[in-house]
Amino acid sequence: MKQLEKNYNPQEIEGRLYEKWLEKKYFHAEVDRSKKPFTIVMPPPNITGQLHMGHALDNTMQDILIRFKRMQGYNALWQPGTDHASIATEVKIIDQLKQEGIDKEELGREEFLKRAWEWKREYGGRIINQLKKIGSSADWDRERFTMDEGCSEAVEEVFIKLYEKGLIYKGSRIVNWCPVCQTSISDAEVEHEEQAGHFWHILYPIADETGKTVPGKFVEIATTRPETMLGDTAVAVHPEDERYRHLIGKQVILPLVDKLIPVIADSYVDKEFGTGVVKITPAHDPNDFEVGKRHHLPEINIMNDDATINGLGGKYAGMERYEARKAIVADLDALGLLKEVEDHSHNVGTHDRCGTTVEPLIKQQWFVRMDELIKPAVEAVKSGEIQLLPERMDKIYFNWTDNIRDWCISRQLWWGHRIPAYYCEKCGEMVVAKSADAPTVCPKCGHDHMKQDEDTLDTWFSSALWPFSTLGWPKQTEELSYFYPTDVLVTGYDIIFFWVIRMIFSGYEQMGEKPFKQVLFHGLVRDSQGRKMSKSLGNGIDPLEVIDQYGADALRFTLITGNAPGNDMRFYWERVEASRNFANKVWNASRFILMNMPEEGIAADASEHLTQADHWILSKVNAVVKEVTENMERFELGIAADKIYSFIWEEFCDWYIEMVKPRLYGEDNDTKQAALWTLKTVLVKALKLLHPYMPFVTEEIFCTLQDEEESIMISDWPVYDEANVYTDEEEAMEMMKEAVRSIRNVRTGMNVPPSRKAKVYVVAEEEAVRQVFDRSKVFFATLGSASEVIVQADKTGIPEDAVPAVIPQAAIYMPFAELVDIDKELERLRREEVRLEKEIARSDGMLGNPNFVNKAPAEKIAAEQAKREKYVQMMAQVKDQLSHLLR
RNA sequence: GGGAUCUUAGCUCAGCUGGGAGAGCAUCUGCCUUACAAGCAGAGGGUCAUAGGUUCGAACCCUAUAGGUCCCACCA
Repeated sequence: MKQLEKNYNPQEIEGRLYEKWLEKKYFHAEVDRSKKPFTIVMPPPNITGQLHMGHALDNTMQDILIRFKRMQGYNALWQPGTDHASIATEVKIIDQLKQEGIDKEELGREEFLKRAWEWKREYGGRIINQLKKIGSSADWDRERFTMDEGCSEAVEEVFIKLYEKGLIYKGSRIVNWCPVCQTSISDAEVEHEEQAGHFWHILYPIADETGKTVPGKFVEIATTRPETMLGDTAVAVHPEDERYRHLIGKQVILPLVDKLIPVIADSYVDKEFGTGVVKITPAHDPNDFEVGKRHHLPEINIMNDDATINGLGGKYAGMERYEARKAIVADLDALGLLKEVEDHSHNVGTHDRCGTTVEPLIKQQWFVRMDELIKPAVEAVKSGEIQLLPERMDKIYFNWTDNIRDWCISRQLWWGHRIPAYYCEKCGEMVVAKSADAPTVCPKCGHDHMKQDEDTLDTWFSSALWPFSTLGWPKQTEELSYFYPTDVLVTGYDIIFFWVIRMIFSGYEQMGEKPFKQVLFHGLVRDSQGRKMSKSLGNGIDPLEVIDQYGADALRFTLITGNAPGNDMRFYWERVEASRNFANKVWNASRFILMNMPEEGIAADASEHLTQADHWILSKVNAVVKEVTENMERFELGIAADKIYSFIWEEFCDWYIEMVKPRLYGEDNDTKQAALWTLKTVLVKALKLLHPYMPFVTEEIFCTLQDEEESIMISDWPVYDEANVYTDEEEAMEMMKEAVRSIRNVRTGMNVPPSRKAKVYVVAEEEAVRQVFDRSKVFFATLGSASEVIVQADKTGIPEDAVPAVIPQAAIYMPFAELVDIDKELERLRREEVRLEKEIARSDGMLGNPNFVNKAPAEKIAAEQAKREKYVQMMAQVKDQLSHLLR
């Protein structure tokens, strides 16, 4: 018989077992039509990424599900890969170049991309290796990359299809511009943050018909961004605002610029807010842009791409935007046109990646038209075709889809999928085509210089295709038809807009079918104070460090327990320690069982000699199998884990193993065999249930325990079996546990050390109860620190001074009154008396309430009556004992 | 401005469709009982945020209030 090491040492076993799994190709799934598929696509981590707690949680959940389904007999595919992460990577490369004193533009696009690919080769696999550390059983043979050949082909295919359907268009629109990253970004990438600012009240002089100022006549405008006035092309009031009605159609003079601009009426203006007059800057504000379109106003872009004022800004040209703001305010003040400066806090859009305040700018960009595309995605969630879990995510989802705007997909970056549009350098004709069919000659004018669009696509454009591009689309592969749609997507709620929604509409548009059936959202892992883990705060905890110290199993278990689905959780080292202790417990319990296994092994079937304790634990584990399976099927991973934990630790270790020890050490081989058989049977089931959560310890133990099976991860998931339901034995053992507890209670109450054994008398009128005690004598004495157990129908022969313990079915006496503190025992009994009185009163209250008796379900009433009866019985015993002691 | 979510033991959190408040950690008391001191056996500790309502019965459902967290949003 192989044995386990004395000490549980996760560091030693984890690497070794993972290697074995890889070698045996257990993670690999092939199309096999005889089996049902179960598929999860892994959210592709960025190649720039380092494993953080979010990844650890995300991947642990997926691994649990995939291991569970694999054991259930599904053909389980966990499809992994990485994301090229355009901005993040590009920034990294630029930094790297900077350190070498190289400028990106000077280096040129081609060389830059070479560097990026090099970088990818060098570091792109790092996070994958880290994912392996936590035990992820993804099919690494199928690892993909958003910019690999197939995924790139998918991107072009989708782009062209959408373009041809008119769903992708190029247009001059106001976009969110990041002046630091020098690229446009989508709405989803803008984070709004409340900032303290000012409201500058500026006076715009009113002009008469000849365009001259009228002395003393002004309109007062309140703005938070005075610098944009350089690009004002109108002033707007509400059409029904009596105060300003007379101004509509007139002109005002734009200060500093000295230009006449019209006063227009537009219901966009809120009469109540500010002064009721709004300056309109179509080129630098999305609302003003709309107003400008309605009124055919000119759009004057006054900024360069780095947010400095451009040549149209007159004397302010070249100034950085905030510098210009200061100068403009000062100049207005000098002219007497600054009426007031008010404190004002408002929301500013910032780039989620770098925190820079976003500058709305008009740019030629590519957009995906969303209004039609989004429809099936909305319908899918509405009808339940796709289920979001927890359910409340629906609202967040609909909030976004209901207010959806066209998706700006072009980025002024080099690292990414280049937009497959080509322009004739002579006539400007545009051709959209796959790179394989890139036009060399202009179809319109025949000129032979065609230039590809400089922009690349939003990173999320390729991730949106991930569920099918990874399975081979646009090729109609076997994989695609077999594994698609995937089953469940596991991801954080923070990327619902970026990713989840986009995968859903892309799935319907390209595949005509949903990309997954369910989406399981999890929350964020925060630090122990509830703060987001972040680099800048330095409060991040490295999962790899946790694994080094406590093992991957402990980390996994920690991340999955003590938290409701979709909620954020706090990370505590204490909890990891507790999880490690659990792994250690499992280890030691298994070690104990192995130590007792005879060299020649045990009988294959010991059912003939099973005791009621054996039946009890078999019945228990059977029930746990049922519950855990059900919980896991509902994705209640934390609840399932709790159940496995308490079953193993409390029922199996603290009770069953202790019950069985006398038999293991005894002479009777039959009962010993039965005990060993039960121990092994129950342990194996429990290990299987635990395996998805703690893959490493369970595997190590499983392989040691039974040489014939090669891995627990490909063993069969335990199945609930009616034949293993032993209701009577369960009841009997519950009674025995209560009896043991009551004895222990009395003993600790009287400070009796466990080493001091005492005789135990059990008095029960019922024959059946006596039989249970008789049959349980083997362990009852051990657990109750008894020197001898005597079961009888009455109190004959029990010493006068025996101390009683109480359970509903029997009275228990221990004759060692001379050793104990009678006062303490009296006190305990009186407390018990009070407690029982309360319970009986509570029952009487309920049962005496005609409303309850008439309206509550019959079973509830019966249950209540049974409880009352039990308490009354116990009360009688307590009273009896009290009078006995007091005599 | 709209919405979500939370408020339960000293701490962190569970508590599924409403039927007697749970876990882990921490605390206290005993135990080195030959699997485990990373352990064993016990104990204490909660007007389930507040106020109403529905119900025979509410931590759970409804309404309001207070506080916290988060998301969304074109009041310049």
